[in-house]
Order: sequence, then C-alpha cells, then structure tokens
Amino acid sequence: MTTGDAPQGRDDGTSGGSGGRPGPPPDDARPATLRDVATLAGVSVPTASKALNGRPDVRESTRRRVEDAAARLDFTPNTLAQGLSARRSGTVGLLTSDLDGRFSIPVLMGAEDAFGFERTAVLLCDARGDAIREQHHLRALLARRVDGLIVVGERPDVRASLGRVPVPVVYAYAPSDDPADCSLVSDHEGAGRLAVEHLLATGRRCVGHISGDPGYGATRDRAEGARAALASAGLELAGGRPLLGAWSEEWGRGATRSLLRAEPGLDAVFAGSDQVARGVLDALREEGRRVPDDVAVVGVDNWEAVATGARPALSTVDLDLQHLGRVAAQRLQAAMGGSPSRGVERLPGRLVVRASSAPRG
Amino acid sequence: MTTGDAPQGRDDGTSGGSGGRPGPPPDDARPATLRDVATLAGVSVPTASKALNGRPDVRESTRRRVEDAAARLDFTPNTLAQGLSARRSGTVGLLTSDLDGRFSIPVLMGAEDAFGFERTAVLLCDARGDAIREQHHLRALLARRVDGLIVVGERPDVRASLGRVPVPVVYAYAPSDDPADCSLVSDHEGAGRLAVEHLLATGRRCVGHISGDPGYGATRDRAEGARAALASAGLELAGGRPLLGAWSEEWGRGATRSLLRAEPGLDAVFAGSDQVARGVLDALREEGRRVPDDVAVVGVDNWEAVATGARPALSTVDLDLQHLGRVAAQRLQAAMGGSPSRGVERLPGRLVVRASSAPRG
DNA sequence: TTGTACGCGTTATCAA
DNA sequence: TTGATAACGCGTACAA
Repeated sequence: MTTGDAPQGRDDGTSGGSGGRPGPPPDDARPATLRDVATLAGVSVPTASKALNGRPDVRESTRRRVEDAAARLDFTPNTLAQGLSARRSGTVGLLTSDLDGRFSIPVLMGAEDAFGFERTAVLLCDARGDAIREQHHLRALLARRVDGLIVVGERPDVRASLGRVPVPVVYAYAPSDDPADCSLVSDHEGAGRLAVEHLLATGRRCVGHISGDPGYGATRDRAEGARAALASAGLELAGGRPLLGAWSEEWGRGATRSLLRAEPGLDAVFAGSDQVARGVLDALREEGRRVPDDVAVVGVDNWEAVATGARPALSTVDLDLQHLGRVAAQRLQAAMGGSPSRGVERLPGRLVVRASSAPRG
Repeated sequence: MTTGDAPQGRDDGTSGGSGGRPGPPPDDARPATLRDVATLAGVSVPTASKALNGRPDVRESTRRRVEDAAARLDFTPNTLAQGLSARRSGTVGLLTSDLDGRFSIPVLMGAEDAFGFERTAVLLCDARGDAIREQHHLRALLARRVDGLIVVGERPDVRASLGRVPVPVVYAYAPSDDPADCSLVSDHEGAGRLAVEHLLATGRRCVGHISGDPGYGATRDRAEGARAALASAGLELAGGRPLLGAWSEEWGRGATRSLLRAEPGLDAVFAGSDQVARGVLDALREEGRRVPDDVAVVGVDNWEAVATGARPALSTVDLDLQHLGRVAAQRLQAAMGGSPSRGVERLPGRLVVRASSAPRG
C-alpha cells in the first residue's frame, strides 16, 4: 500500500463482466507480465524489455513511458522465464547434512549473505546424513537447474565427493576426498597452535590438552597443533599425551581430575571444545583450583551461550565458520564465472580472550 | 529446424570440428532436453512428454522406446520450464529472521522435510531481523514466483504482518499481528502448566518460578500457566511471584539464591529456559541442596547440549519446534491448494523427564 | 495412437 | 529507435 493504487488494476475498466461493481479489486489477478507493461505503454514487448533493462538503443521518452507503466502495474520480471532463456536459474543449492548441528548453520549464513539475494537465491536441502537422500536431493537440485552447489558436511572430516556433476561444486567444513574438488575447511592445527601459544604467552608452562572424540580428524589436528606449539618452546604436553574421549562436559570433568592427579603442577588446559572446557572449568573449581589464577583454560568454538555462561567466561578459538561460508560462496561464484579453484583451502580461526586465560596477577 | 538437428554435438559424430579425437566425451554438453529424447526415440516432442508422464494414450512399445532414450541421455525435465507453463515454481520461500538463533532452525527443518523435496523446494532467506531487508527478500522471492511463504520470527512474540501478498503465507513461531493471517505458535501457557503439574505430581509443594526477559510474551504466558496449575492445587508460587530477569545462567544463579533466602522450604523450581535452569542447578548445588532429593528442577526448550550436560540431567519441556515447522508446512500446502486457515494455532509441548525431577526416594 | 499448433514470460537477433 | 521473429524447454488441446 505504499504508493497507492498500484497492483491489481492492470485492466482498468476492461475486466467488466465478472465482478460487477468496481469495489473489491480482483486481487486474484496474476502478476503483471512484460506484455501487460508493453500494452499499457503502447510499445512492443521487446522494446519494453530493452527499456526496462537499461539498454541504450531506446528513446528516452519511450523508456519513461515504459518505466511508468511498469511501476503502475507493479511489474516484477518473472525470474523463471528469464532463467529459461538465459539458461541459468540464478539459484544455487545448499546441500547440508546436519541442519540441527551448530556448525553448518554459520557456514550456511555466511554463504547465504555472500550471494546478494537479488541475483542468487539459495535452495536449501538437508540430507540428514543419509547418502541415499543426498543423491535424491542432488537430482532434484539439478532438475531445478541450480547454477552451482555448496556441500556442507556434518563433521570436519573428509567426505565422499559427489563425483561428476554438471555444475561447479564447493565443499565446506568437511573436505571432499577428491583432490580435484574445491574444499574449504578450518585450520584445526592452527587453532591448536593459537590456543597454546596464547597460554604460553600468559606465562603458563605446564599445559595439558583435553579433547573429544579421537575419531575426528579435527581432534588429531588440534592436538598436533598444541604439541607443535609446545615443542617450539621446548616443552611437552602435561601428562605426556592429549586426553581424548568425547565432546561432553562429563568427559571434560573426568579427564581434568585424572590430569590433576598425574600433574599436580598443572597451570593450563587447552580444551578441544567449549563444551569440554565447561567440564574442565567445573572440575577445576570443585578441586579447589582458581581460574585463571592457578590454571588457565582455553576452548574451541566460541559457542556464545556456553562460553559466556561459564565461570569465569571462557577464552576460546573462534573458527569463524561464517567467514568460511562466505569464502565458499566466493569460490563458487568464481567457479560459476569460469575460474574454478581446486584442492583444500584452510582458513584460520581467531582467538577470543576472556577471563579464563587472563594473565596471572 | 523443427526436428532435424537438435542442439549441438550431443549426438555422436556430428560434433566433428572442435575436439578432434572422440576420446573425452563432451561433458560440457548442456543437459538433455525433451527434444533430444524425442529425436533419439524417433517420436515427436509431445509424444515423448506423454510417454514420460505416464499418460495412458501412448502405445506401450513407444513408451518403452522413449523411456529408454530418456535413460540413455540421463534426461531430467527442466523444472523451470515446467513451472513456466504450469504457472507454479514448485518452490516456497522461507523467510527467517535469525538463522543463528536456536529456535528458527528446528522450525525450518520441520518445514523442509514436510515438503517432499521432489515437488517443493525451499528457498531460504535470512532477513537478520531487519525490516528493510525483509521487504527486499520478499520482493526477490515473489520475483522467483514462489508458490507460498513461511515466515519464521526471531522471538515468540507478535510480529508485523507482511500485509497483502499474492501468495499464501504462514507465520511460524512468532504470530502475525493480523488475525486474518495464519499463525502457528507454541503453547507457552500450556508449557508452564505441564511443568508445574509434573512437579506437583512428584510430591512438591513449594514451587518457585525463575524465568527470563519479562519483555517476552512467552515469559508471561509460561508464568501464567505455572500460576494456574498451582492454583488448581490450591497453592501459590513460592515467593509470591515469578522472578523474571534475563535468559542467562547468571540470572538463574542469582535468582535462586534470593529465592532460597525468601523460601527456605523451597522444594521445586520451574525455570523458564534450560539456560536459566542450569544456573538454578549450579546455585542449588553450591547452596548445599541436593537435586532432585531436596529440590526438583524443570526447564524449557530441551536444548540437548545444555540439558544432558547438566548435573543432574535436566527435565524440561520440549516445545517440539520441528513439529511446529511441519504443521506450518502442512497449513501452507493446504492454503496453496485452496484451503487456507486463519488465526493463531497453538501447538503443545511435551515433557521430557530426566533426573532433575525424579520423585524423591 | 500420434503429431501439429500454441502458450508460458523473457531476451536476442536482425530487419525495417 | 522500433518491432517482427525466433528461441529457451515443457505441457496441453485438438486435429489427424
């Protein structure tokens, strides 16, 4: 209702027969087409098209008439029809495996806003981690003639390539097993290094590592990063090796207690996730250690609710998955434009310092 | 030009000039069209169409030939073209306001799987809570000729209606302010009743309510449900009134301590969210109360990571937002089919009992 | 049973 | 500068 009377009255008067009174405007009217605009402006359809698309070979006065008519009819070009002749849908598919997971969402958000929605819309499908369903969705997306595809894995480990697909594909979060594909992942090893270097910088010397499921590649990578950072300072992990278990608070608590028994002088813990870190913090408090005065703690994920609700607030490595999603979208656009990338690209996280790793003092 | 030489080179041999050797198949070939299929099968395009669409008026042997040809060419009908003539895109828009929020995701998942993806795909857009951007996205969705629209609000409060839109709209999670629209929301009052009735059933008599932001309608509704349930049993809220503050653990801890001072006999707390409930649990433990032996606790949300990580595991009301999303999709499909609903429909949650509210014993 | 003709809404080409 | 014509890929009415 902004401008006034725009929409329906395309046919002023002509509609005659059906309704009778001019009262309730026939809003069942279908959206205005270019032909409606052309007719109203008194030009041919192609001319109307050129005028609205800002092509130079059209008289100014004509263009004005057409634009006017378009505005009056609230004309919006039918994207499907445009796509049909242009042979592109202006659409990309987002094939995810775990919408419920916390990880695919930021990636998805980043991707979604990297494409200006005007030009490229996002078709969402969640395969629920089922390969069959994924194939199903893939076919459906191709039937819709998506111009490209982003595949978001459910966990940060290598996954099966989609294989030959007639449109460009970018893998995000979980890399493809085919090195010819383009994949974007977080630098987990770098995350481990980042965390431990920070702990060392605050003067810690006895640094343990408690992390989650040893089956995850990210678990191993983060541990390796931690080990390397310590090695550069001539140190080793407290306890001699990382304590790997599950991505849960409970594991964090239990592992912390064993580690304290083995290394009473412990003055820092790098936890493999914020959830694990929560467990670490709780166990430390209950064992009478003060954080950060006695022991500093750093997690991974920067899961807001968890990190800021912790006591004290948790320092953590933010993997910046939203940025990862944005970059994925950029790579995909480049590929759609004819400049594909290939191989695995690792994106760095960034440290978010809160109270749990403040320097002693 | 009608039948003779289809597009280019997909047909064996003729491509000649460019490549040279017949080695690598020209996979840059555009997807097969119905015309390609018809040509290969030696029939006309409409016949091929009928054959593939299972229409009866086609000889069996012909149908076989066509299906065969389609399979050989890996033919997939172009949904855009189908939609163009059918005047429907087979697409619905999902207009959300806070992808990062935990609440819109389940709704979105439910909606996504209620539409069989084959027939209806979901176009995702996140307005980031910005009304301008929402208008933008709305226009873009309409340009893509979505057949319907689901609007997922960012918090469980009344939001502005989109107003007149040429396709059916369903509001989920946050209801529209226009009673003529169709809205689906959680029954927050019912959730409060559910929680308190459960606490009473386990023998509790001194029940407090600690909840979040008093500006939320859901906060008031849950409190009212709690009050009503107590009243039915001839009781009042411990402390005389609900303690409202913020959706944080910290608030949960602080409020719990005040409540214990005011009501030393407290034997149950209904927390307005799982996060608040976590704070309640921690404070109770630190004040020396055992859960559930001394005090039982029930939350709202069934936020897995939070509820199962709690000590003890947290009983909670699951609002079943995924189901809400499914129902929203069903209502939308009905509306698209010509049978619109209107008004606000409230969907019940369900109680998930864990250790924190086990009967004393 | 099969094919011809046409429409869906838009853009590109080329002649006027 | 403008418009007739064709094409994009498919479905449907109707004639053969």
